[in-house]
Amino acid sequence: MARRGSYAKGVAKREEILVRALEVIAREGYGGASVKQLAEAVGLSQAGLLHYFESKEELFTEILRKRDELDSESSGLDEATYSPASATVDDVRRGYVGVVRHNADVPGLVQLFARLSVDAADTEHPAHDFFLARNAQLREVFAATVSRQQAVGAIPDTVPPETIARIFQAVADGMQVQWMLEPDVDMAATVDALFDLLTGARPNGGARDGAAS
Amino acid sequence: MARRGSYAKGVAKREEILVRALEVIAREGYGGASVKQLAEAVGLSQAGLLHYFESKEELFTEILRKRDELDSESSGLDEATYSPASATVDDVRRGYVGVVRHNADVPGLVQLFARLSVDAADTEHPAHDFFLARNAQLREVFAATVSRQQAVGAIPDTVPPETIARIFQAVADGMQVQWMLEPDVDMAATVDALFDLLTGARPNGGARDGAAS
DNA sequence: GTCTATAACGGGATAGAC
DNA sequence: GTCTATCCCGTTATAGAC
Repeated sequence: MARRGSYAKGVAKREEILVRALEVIAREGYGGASVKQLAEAVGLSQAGLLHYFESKEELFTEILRKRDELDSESSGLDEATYSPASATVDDVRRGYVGVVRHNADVPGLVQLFARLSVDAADTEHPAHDFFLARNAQLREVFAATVSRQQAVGAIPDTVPPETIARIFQAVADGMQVQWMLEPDVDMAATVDALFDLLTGARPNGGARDGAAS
Repeated sequence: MARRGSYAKGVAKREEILVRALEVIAREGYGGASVKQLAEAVGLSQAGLLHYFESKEELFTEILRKRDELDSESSGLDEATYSPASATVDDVRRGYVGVVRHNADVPGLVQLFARLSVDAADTEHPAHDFFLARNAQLREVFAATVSRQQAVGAIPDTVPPETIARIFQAVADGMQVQWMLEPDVDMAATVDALFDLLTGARPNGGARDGAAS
């Protein structure tokens, strides 16, 4: 892909910037930060940072994209290995709840995500297509497993898998908003409870979190 | 409450401004509008508008507050009459789904609401307490009905009513985000489907919306 | 490749005329 | 009570030195 050394170096630097930005935002939070603030936190001047990105909006979009990239690497699952046909409801539950629980450790990223989610409603926003694709992809794998589990009778089939996927996505997003407003709220436990409602039962021997409210 | 004529007039004008602002935003949308834009849409200069409000943030917070006020009036229910002890699951379902469906008619307000929801995570934001109180109150009446219906066996009691209320609030908020991104999504139908999951059955003879996805 | 400097802009808030 | 005018600030984006 990268044909010239200088170009490849630029790309590498770009990646490095994104990783650093992720660390900073996760650790120190994101309060509608300006490019300048982020630049300094990352060890560059404002102009130096924008040298690598078209605009502020594109910069922050790329940060979220990089987050996804790192998350899917660290969890050791890419699209090929994720959600095998043998996945049970409990497998999906563990994965989904785990992701949500992890989010509580990176408040700044959650805030950036939430902010960009609403800004990206504008079709012209650089993150618009990113969110469309990301959401669709997440719902897709989720719905696929739900569908198989419905066929097996582990989940009621009164609601189509795609709709169930939308509901879970909405709960994940919506709980983030509640949690930003009230940090004591247990996002993961609440999502876990939704699985209870879905299956009509507790997970097999799964340890329970504390109360959700 | 209002003791002097001039003061009462100021308050009246303030109300009038808020109502006008609501109409404009509901009709023409809200694209992160500036005070100036809103002022002109409302027939005042920027300074003239700010004469009635402490700041931009307070202004937009009051707009949402007024929205709630008008909505609860127009639906003819205040806290005293709402959610009587005799309310069935279907009553709550109809009300809740109706509210969500109504939101699809006022995209600008949904966007303003979503935007302020994330800004209000900051404890210093004027809307912070507003959202805390509003959310708590909505969940409270919802949870009360859920609790009664659990006692009657109409709803599984494996999940505490407060948690169920949080889930429904999260879905309502989260579906707004999905809908802003993809206006073809049917928010109301999806929430309706969640009621299906909750009750494990279709509403009694209730007409169904189209597919949720 | 990265910086300093600055342009170009728009925002919210305020002073003061009327 | 409402307007015009303006201030002052922070922002993003760009130009140009090094």
